[in-house]
Amino acid sequence: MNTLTEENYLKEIYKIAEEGDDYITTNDIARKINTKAASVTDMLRKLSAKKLIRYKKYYGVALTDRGKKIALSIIRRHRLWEMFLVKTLKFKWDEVHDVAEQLEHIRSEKLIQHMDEFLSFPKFDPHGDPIPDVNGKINFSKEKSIPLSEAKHDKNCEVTGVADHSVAFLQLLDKSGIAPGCKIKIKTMESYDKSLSLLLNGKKQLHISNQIAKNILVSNAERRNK
Amino acid sequence: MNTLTEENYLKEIYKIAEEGDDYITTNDIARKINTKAASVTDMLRKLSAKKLIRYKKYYGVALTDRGKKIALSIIRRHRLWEMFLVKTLKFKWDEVHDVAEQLEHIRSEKLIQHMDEFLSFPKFDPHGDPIPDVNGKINFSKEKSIPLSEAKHDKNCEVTGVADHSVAFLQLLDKSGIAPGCKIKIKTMESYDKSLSLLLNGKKQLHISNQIAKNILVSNAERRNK
DNA sequence: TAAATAATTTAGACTAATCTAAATTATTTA
DNA sequence: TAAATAATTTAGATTAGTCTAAATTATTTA
Repeated sequence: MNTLTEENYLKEIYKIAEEGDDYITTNDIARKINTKAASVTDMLRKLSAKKLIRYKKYYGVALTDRGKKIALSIIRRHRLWEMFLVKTLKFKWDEVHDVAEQLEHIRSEKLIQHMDEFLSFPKFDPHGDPIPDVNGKINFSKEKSIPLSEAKHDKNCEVTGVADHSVAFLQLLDKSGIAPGCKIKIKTMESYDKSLSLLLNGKKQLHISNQIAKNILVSNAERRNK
Repeated sequence: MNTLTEENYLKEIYKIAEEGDDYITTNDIARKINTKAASVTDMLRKLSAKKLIRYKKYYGVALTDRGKKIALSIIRRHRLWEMFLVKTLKFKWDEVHDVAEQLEHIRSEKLIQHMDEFLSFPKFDPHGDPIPDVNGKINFSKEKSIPLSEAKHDKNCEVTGVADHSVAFLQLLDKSGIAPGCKIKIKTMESYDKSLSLLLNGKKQLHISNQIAKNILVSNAERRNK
């Protein structure tokens, strides 16, 4: 059985690894966990002793299969709770993170199983991120999604998720009416700043900056030629 | 802000006080929290410094108003979660305690507010215990309930709750089909061991020991003459 | 490639919560 | 009411997680 803190470390290590880095540094983790490098080192030695990570001093860290499985089960719990908060308790998608961060550590297999069933086995959370199954497998990924900033013009595409999960960004999208499931068609692009004029769900006119477009992920969209 | 452990102490002190003891001893608490008396003493000094309890060495302990308010908010959270687990996630009433024990410490006003609303503001939890309102007030108590063992014969009464919350007892009731809301009529009492023959919901014949009857609480029942 | 800088680890300390064993206080009982 | 017993508190230690400051290792740059 792992402590709440150990669970958080495993989860964050997984998430950093997911961003592409093949070896993960002490400082990366310290930044994510919001703690000091020295504390991270201590925890890495502990997780290593438990064989949940492979750790080489001064070099870096990677999850073992056991560690990865635990990380995925925490992410599963987190994303199911987010889904519950948004769908059942009518939270807005920018309000769920901190609560889900607490709820993900509740220990009860049955709770998560029943929750999954109650929510009709959702495949994605409110931000469009895939929910791992009971075995920790991610069956539907955002792989085929691309940033809206790179999508072809004059062709409808569907919002599948976001690349930035910050409250500020989510609130902005919420205000504009953009959420996973929405249909977007790019009308024009201002070549000077790469900002986009859009049609949202076939009716609403919108203009968004390139920075925003880069953080909206869409599918059913061909990549525009460079 | 109080730690999870502090919350548990406050909650247990409240529950012991509720059982009628006007002053609460270190050993009472140690038994409830499942810890050693020395640890309790440490915590009492801490809670006293925070003015959440009144504590006199070698004498005993009582909650202050602030302490009581916190205890009641934890009990509110616990009972709302139990309700959610039973009503929404289809847990049996003997399965909810341990999970609710964890969930009660999740910090989010909004979560509890929305949960309360989602459950249509229940007044009682699945065991028939009253759920304190947002202000920590208990509006409907089990005051008028009496043990089934003391109820008048040949007169329908309604199960309002239980006096024993142990898993064993709840499972036994579940097996017999007894739950809050059931109608019970006492047919006969075996004078030798005070066991009772009952009619459950007007149809099912049952025979239960005095020990069981003492732990089933019922209302709309006159007390039998001694 | 050697010096400067950055990243990481170690050493030692702190807090919260717990424990055991010893000391103290309260209560019971003979 | 004095001795015996029970309850409680104190003293001192332990564990998990964290921290700062110093030492060590890696990387960059001149």
